[in-house]
Order: sequence, then C-alpha cells, then structure tokens
Amino acid sequence: MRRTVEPLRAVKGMNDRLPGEARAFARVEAEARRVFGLHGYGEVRTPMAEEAALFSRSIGEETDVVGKEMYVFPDRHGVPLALRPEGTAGAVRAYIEHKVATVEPVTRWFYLGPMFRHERPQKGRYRQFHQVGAELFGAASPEADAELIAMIHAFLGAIGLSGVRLQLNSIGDDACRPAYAAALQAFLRAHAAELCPDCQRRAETNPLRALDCKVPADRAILASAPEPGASLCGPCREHFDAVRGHLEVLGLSPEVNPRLVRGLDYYTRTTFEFLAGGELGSQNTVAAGGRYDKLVERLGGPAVPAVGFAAGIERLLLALGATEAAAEGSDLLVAALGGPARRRALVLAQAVRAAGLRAELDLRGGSLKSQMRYADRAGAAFALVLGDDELAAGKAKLRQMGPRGGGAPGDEIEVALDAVPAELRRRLRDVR
RNA sequence: GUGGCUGUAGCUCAACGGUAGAGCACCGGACUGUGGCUCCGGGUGUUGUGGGUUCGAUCCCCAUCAGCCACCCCA
Repeated sequence: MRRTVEPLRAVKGMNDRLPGEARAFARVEAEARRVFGLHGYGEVRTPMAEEAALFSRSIGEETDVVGKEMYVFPDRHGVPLALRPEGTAGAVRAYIEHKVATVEPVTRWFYLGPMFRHERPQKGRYRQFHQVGAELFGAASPEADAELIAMIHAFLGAIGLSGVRLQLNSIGDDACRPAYAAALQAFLRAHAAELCPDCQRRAETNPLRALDCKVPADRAILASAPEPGASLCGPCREHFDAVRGHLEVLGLSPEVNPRLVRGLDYYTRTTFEFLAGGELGSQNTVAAGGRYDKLVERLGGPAVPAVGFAAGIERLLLALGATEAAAEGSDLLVAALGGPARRRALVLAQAVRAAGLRAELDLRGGSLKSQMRYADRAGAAFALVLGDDELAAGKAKLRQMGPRGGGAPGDEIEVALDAVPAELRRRLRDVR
C-alpha cells in the first residue's frame, strides 16, 4: 500500500456519504416526501447556483450568510453567481418566474438538497450540508402557520425523533417592527459601554440578534430590554395569538420565547424553531422557519404572503443518533466453479434479476468454501451451487442460508437450471 | 473569522528517544465442492503531512492539514 502519489482529499467541510450512511439519509428524505405529500406539497428542484444578487436581496446584504459565508464566483461572462446557501430564495424566484400565483391561489412546495456556506465546520455544521424545507405561498391566515408547524412535527415524529421542543415567537411586521427595532437599538446604544463587543456590533448591524446573546453579563442587562413580543401591533398580536391557539388545538404546546429571532432578513411575524437534545451539542436547532409576507414582493413578484421552514438533514441524523443502516442482502448468491459453470452462472443471475429478485455472483471466484462464506457475510437468503456435475445434469443445488453469522444449517435441494427463478421465488415466500 | 483539544492498522486503542503491537474486522487453511462455531496462519501502517533538534524521532520543538469542542453564525 505504498503511496506513490499524494491522494486527493474531499474539500474541507464537504463529506462523502458511503452507502451505509447514505441509506440513513435516504430514509429521512423518503419520510419527508411521504409526510409532505400527505399535506399536499409538491417537490420543486431549483438550481444549486443562482445569481448572487438573489441572495443578497432576499436574505439580506448585512447578514453573515451573505456577507461572509456565501460561495460566490463569476461565470464566464463575469456575472456573480452563488452556490445557494439556503432554499427559500430559489423557491421564491421560481414561484415568481413561472407566474405560479396566476394559476393557483395557494401553492405548497417542498425541496430537498445540498446547500453551501463557507463556515468553520464542526459537529452538525458543514460547508456542504443538506436541507429539506417547505414553502406555503398564498395564505396569510394563522391556520397556514399552524398547519405548516404541525406538518414539521409530524415529519420529525415519522423519522423517529421524539422529545423535540417547539419555540414560537412573533417579530412583527412593517407596521410595528421598525419602531420596535429603533427602540431596541436605542436601548443597546444607551448600554453600549457595558455590552460585549459582539453586542456593540449587533446594535448597529442587527439589533434583534443581541437578544439571544450568551454572555451572562449581557443577559443581565438585556433582561430589561424591550421584547418584540410586547411591541406587536394589533393585527400581529391577533395573528400570533391565533397561531398559538391553533397549535394547541392540534395538540402541540409551543413554548413562547419572546427572544426568538431569525438570522435572515426576510422574516415577518411568526418565527419558530424545533430544538432537539441528543448528540447535537450547540447546534441543536433541527428545524426552523417563519413567515415572510413581503419577500415575494421584494423579489419583484406579486404581493403574496408565505410561510416556510427548513431542516438540516445532517442534524436530524445526529439527533436521531442514526447508525449506519445495513444493506439488505441479495435473494440469491450464485457460487459457480469452473469456466463453463461460471459462464452459465452469469446468465442465470441475469434471469433471476429479470424475475425481479436480487441476484449476485461471487465475482472473485475462488473455492466453494470462500464463495459460501461470502454468501453468508453478504446476507444472501439463498446460495446456488453450480459446478461441472450440476451443469452436466442441467441442475444446480439451491441452499437456504441461515441468518447471517449464525443459525441452523440450511436445507439444500436440486433445481433444474431453468426453474431456478420460479423455485427461488416460491421458497422466498415461505421464508419471509 | 477567534480560542482550545486531538491525530498510531479498516475500527477501538496500546507502546517506547533505538523505524510499532492487541482486540475486533478482513483474507486464507484445517474441510482437494458447501457459510456460521472452533483451531491455525496472514499485519493489511511512510505512526496525518512538511521541516527542525538528535548518532537516532511515532515520541521533543515548529509549521501545516484534518477532526472535534466552544464562540461567532445558523439548519
């Protein structure tokens, strides 16, 4: 195994997912498709790259996601493109571009795929990570928020994630948020000298973010800061209370967290997060979202309200403590000895597959013993022994394998070569 | 981007300033054509990488890369 050339490695923060892990991943995706499908959501697939301007306009120029973490590069004509750092912007762009609002009043979309942010990787946070998310366009009512949140809860339950906490808040809309933000900023500026450098910065760039500062001294000061929940205008208050009420009806009990804010600029009114314990450490937000009633308009579309969310698949898997999922073994492993028998075995395996059963040949050849051992460790349900004698007689020995790594010796019967697929199918039915 | 910890076989780990071992896994044999159990055999490694100190470095020093943890930020 001497290395003569330096092997290339995966890009930092971008990980391979080998089949064992990929299966666990695929299961989460399959549940997303199933549960979202039950709620009337259709899958959209938008490009991985968009014009960078789309993200700065929607997510916000001043956010870290756009300002510091986006992969931006010029295309051949010098147009700045960006690898998508999240899914909502692309979905909204597609919604506008295809004039979807003109053909249907309410649109339910979900998406699923890789996102890219140039951050320092750590557990539950990677430069290429994967999100599943959904967007509900055209409904301003509190029912929409509640339905979406309940759907996420159902999805988390479906993948086996229990013990999640739901936090809920409202950050107001154009009518009340500006005044609130100004009040909060004034408060922060007044206390700037006592606050940590981060909060001094936040006071100027994104005052709301200061609310969830983790520095103890800051928390003490911020305890008396104005909270968004207390400054809502009448309609926002009404909307928020109705969302809470609907969630209670649906059997969910959200914790109201008056300091829950969102990092992306496009949110209005409802914000929420699902938190999980487990092995996630500080990256314990597993799904998050909120309402964004002005975004479609802001990106040049009609005035269509919307609410959406995204969940990080890697984080879901971590929260689940998902271990690798073993591959299902073949229905049949063909062990053939000698050239003529091995040629016949190629054909035989093909015939079994054509009958809809999984067949595998031990491609290494080797002794019958080693081929049988392979059949065992590969988890094959049956093994077919094909040697010169069998070939001459037009038959093969079909042996039932016990459970992998142990169990009773299997029964073995002779089967005519042409009858192998049918006989295998019959026996598999008995076994399973 | 900031701070800290860690890098030895496929995995989990050991060792010592004198170029590395164990368990599991893997491969083979006992059984010239029948898996598992047992026994026997096989180490599969430039000790992450590059320098430095030294007669000699896996060990000490520096750098770098990667992973992890916290912060920042976020899903």
